[in-house]
Amino acid sequence: MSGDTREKIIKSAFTVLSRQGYENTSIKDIAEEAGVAQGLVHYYFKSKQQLVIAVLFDVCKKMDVYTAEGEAGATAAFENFKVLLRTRPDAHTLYIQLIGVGLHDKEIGAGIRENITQERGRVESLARQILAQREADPAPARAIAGAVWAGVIGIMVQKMVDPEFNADEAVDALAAMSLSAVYSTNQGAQAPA
Amino acid sequence: MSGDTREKIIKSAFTVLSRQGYENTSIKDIAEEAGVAQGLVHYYFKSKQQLVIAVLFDVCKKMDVYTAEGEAGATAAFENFKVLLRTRPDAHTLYIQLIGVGLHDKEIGAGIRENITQERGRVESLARQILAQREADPAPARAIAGAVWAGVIGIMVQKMVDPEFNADEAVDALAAMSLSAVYSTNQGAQAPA
DNA sequence: CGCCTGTGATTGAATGACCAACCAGTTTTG
DNA sequence: CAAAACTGGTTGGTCATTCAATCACAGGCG
Repeated sequence: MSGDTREKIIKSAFTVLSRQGYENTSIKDIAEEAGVAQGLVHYYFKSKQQLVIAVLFDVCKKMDVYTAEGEAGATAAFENFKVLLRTRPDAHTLYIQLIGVGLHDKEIGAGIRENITQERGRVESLARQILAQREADPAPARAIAGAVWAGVIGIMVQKMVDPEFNADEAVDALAAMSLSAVYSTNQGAQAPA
Repeated sequence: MSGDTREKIIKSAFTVLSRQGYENTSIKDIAEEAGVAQGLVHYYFKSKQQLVIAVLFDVCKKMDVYTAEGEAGATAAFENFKVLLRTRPDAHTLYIQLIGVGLHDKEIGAGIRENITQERGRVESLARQILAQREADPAPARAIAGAVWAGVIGIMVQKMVDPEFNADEAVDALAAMSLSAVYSTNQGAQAPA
């Protein structure tokens, strides 16, 4: 029954963390939510950070968005993202919070950095496919991925900070900007100083 | 000498908060950095949150980016942003962190929400000017502003999380996407459900 | 079959540290 | 001399982590 308990602690940690926030969540809270003794949490996780990282990986699974390849895949991903924004605010809330915490916590920061790099990589390969479909120069794929993934993070942030924010239209605008423009003239791309 | 001390506490709070992070910063740390007694901090600020909000407003001043109007203003703003990313990582680090904290702290959340709404408003009015210059439909200005400001936040996040991230090319891509495309075909903008 | 024993799971209390907020009192200033 | 600025110790609480002690349950052995 070992793996079971471990899993239960992770789930409970997710529940409590996304409800109360990182700095208002104690190991005791998590143990109570899971219905186990406080000490057991440290039996499975060396430290609070280790537990939070396990939760982070769990959260990332909940936010996968890629279901197809090429231009259709991109369109689908944007649509999936719109759905996630409506259905998983708890996961997004926690994710944004851990970004902040990770800026000053080495372990959590490494987890976040890995995740962001990986996600941007997926966007980049999607961008590369689209540019190939259109027989365009694939060079700007990396930069586009940086901007598009930035848009995704930023829309997430705005939606979580302000529920009134019209995320759907922002996602549509981001999709249109990234899909229709594709950099007709090759402006930009010079690095000053 | 009152306003002077108050200012000094805010500056010191900024220094310590951006260095150590919100949950690793105590009033005592801030008082020490400012060279005043612990109690004085609470003399000027009712609570830790009130102090942090004062710091937040101070930080926002450091990140103003708008120097001109219309299309030239937008280009300039993107360039200014690139410079800020290089010169004020401390302010950005703190800002991102407070976004996370604000998700579960009413007072700080209200400050962040106000700031984001206001910034997006400025982007929107810039977008509206550009669409007018091009004699295009001004309707999508709000959605574009949401996506562009999202890009700004997201690039900030990626740069702070990972110093290796090429922010310049991402900003250039975002600028190109938002300035050159401007939504030729009117796809998107339908709200499902 | 009943007993024993070793191991991993689990408990809850103890530890040592820290913190925000408060306040009684002192110094400075106008 | 009063009000404002300032001090630093106290309070009541919380926290992550540790640990000695139990529990459940396995298989081995008589």
